Amino acid sequence: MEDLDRQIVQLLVTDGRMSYTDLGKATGLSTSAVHQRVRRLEQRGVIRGYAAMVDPEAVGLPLTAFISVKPFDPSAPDDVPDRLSDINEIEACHSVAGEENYILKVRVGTPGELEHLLSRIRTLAGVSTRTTIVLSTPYEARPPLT
Amino acid sequence: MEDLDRQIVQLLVTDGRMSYTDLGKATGLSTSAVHQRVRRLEQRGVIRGYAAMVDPEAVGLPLTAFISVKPFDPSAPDDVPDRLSDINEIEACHSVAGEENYILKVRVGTPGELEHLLSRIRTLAGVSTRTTIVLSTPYEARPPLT
DNA sequence: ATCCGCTGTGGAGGACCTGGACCGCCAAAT
DNA sequence: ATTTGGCGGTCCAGGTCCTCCACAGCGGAT
Repeated sequence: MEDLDRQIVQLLVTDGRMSYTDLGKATGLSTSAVHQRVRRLEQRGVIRGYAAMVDPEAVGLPLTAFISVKPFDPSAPDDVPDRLSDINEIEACHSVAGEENYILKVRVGTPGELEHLLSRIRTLAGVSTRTTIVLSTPYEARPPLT
Repeated sequence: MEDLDRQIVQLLVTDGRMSYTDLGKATGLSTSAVHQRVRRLEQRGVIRGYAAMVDPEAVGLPLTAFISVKPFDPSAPDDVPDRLSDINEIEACHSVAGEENYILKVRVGTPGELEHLLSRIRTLAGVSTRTTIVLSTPYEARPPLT
């Protein structure tokens, strides 16, 4: 029962364009049954959406970095994510425990763009930054095999 | 020309299940033309695949962490990614510049699982670890608006 | 000028989607 | 024990979409 949903999610994480017919064959259900299960998974928020996975280098973003962020004034209200949400170079923003408050994952084309991005982040959010350059990415975005 | 490809990629990153017919309408091309452009993007490696985006909490992985990794013996051959590639809890592995050699992004269900995962990583790869717990994730996996 | 490769169009058959009608099961209430 | 209702499934049909193929326009090279 719940196992069927996990199976469907697993299949769609691996191939987000699989047809409902094929999902049905793979799970032993009819097309319609799979379809409504997927719809329920979507509106329950288990499946948030579908996306093509793109090679960042191929679209002109060969430089990846992690930026750890710490507010200048720890007593100020903390709205860093809001302040930075318009910056498209930021792929992810995690609030973390530890020395710094947030870890950002960013993608840019050149070191110059990174420099400019850092200054934008510092002034926009009122934070100091610590940047870790990614040299290569052996693997990334692997499916969470449940 | 190249602009068309960027447009198609953008659309598919936002909605990985969009039909070729709709892609055609959005780009002003015929279905067939879009189709073969997408095929070329796929086999050129620009589009690596398609995936459903899943809420990690909804599939029983509410705990995310970054693990920075540094080999005990810096002179030993460095095959950390290979040694760790079988561990499904590791979602991503980045080689980085700086104090540590790699940053891993992991997802587990409970602190106990994280503890166990850390010891597995240490013994399997011969590394010391520094773990940063993610408290919350304001956003993640945003499309790289090119 | 002709050829040739590339890219796009149009069409047709088949696969796929999508909604509705219907059925079986289980549980709770009568 | 029977009824009732909700849930989750199958089956079916119409319309849409995919997918391949033949062909057209268009540069560039011979």
